[in-house]
Amino acid sequence: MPELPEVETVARGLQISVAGRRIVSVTLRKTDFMDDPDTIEREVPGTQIARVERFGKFMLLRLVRDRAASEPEASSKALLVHLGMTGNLAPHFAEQPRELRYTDARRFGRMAYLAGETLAAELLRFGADPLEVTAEEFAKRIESSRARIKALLLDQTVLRGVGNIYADESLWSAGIHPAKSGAKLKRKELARLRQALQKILRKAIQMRGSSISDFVDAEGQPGDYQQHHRAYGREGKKCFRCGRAIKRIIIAGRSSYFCPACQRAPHREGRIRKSTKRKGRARTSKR
DNA sequence: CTCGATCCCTGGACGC
DNA sequence: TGCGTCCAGGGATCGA
Repeated sequence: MPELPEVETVARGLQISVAGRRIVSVTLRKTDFMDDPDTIEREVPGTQIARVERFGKFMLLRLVRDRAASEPEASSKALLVHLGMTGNLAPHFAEQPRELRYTDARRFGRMAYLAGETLAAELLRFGADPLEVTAEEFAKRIESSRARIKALLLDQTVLRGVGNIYADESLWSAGIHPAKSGAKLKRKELARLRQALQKILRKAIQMRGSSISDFVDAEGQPGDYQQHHRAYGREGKKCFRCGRAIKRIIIAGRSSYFCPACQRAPHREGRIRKSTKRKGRARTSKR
């Protein structure tokens, strides 16, 4: 489950190993995870990988085409790569001349060649980078929605790059229940949550990410941050802060791990619709 | 419009 | 040992 720290780790590795290299040819196998395989096959060969960046959970391979030094690049182009759950993008040295190979058993990933306006528009769909977002912007993005905070953290149009692991870890650290509505969070809680999220993401990047399924970086090495998980995957185990058993509930279709003592449940949330069904119907007719 | 549930896909864990 | 079942989850899509 590559999230921001894992993708950052892979992107940094690729920046070292393949930036500056020219792509001679492209060979496609299964293409159902690609936006437009024909375009990739047609446009990518002959380009040079200028650099490799992370954008949310995407890697952006910035491409440039051979041209005279005097003439400017017509438009920016990039290969967008999302690792999904099981994706891996890594150089292989066994074959000639050398390969940058993408593998993804489950094909939850995504690959797309985008340029110019199309590329710009695609990137605009995503929210703020969690490592760069200011306290004010973070607060505004969260408190403007009544959705549950866990769902908001996972929403890539709110913040780009946070997934299930780091959402649970930061909520545990900040002592906020995952089912709490974003709109109900106090500014103080929002400040704590942003601090926790950034601290955890930085630490995880330092440790080259979490390897909980089979994540390995571009050098084939696993990360170490899974040793620091305090909530994620710890159902029934003791909370590192208070000793109570960690619980698991489903929010936004995902497992959410939390401490029922350190992260107190919101007062009357989650089942509102059910308990006010009759009144609710009468009220809606007024509108 | 906003929010939540469902589905896609396959390998690994688990039970019998 | 082998087989069936369940679960993991990012994001698109659909429906309330």
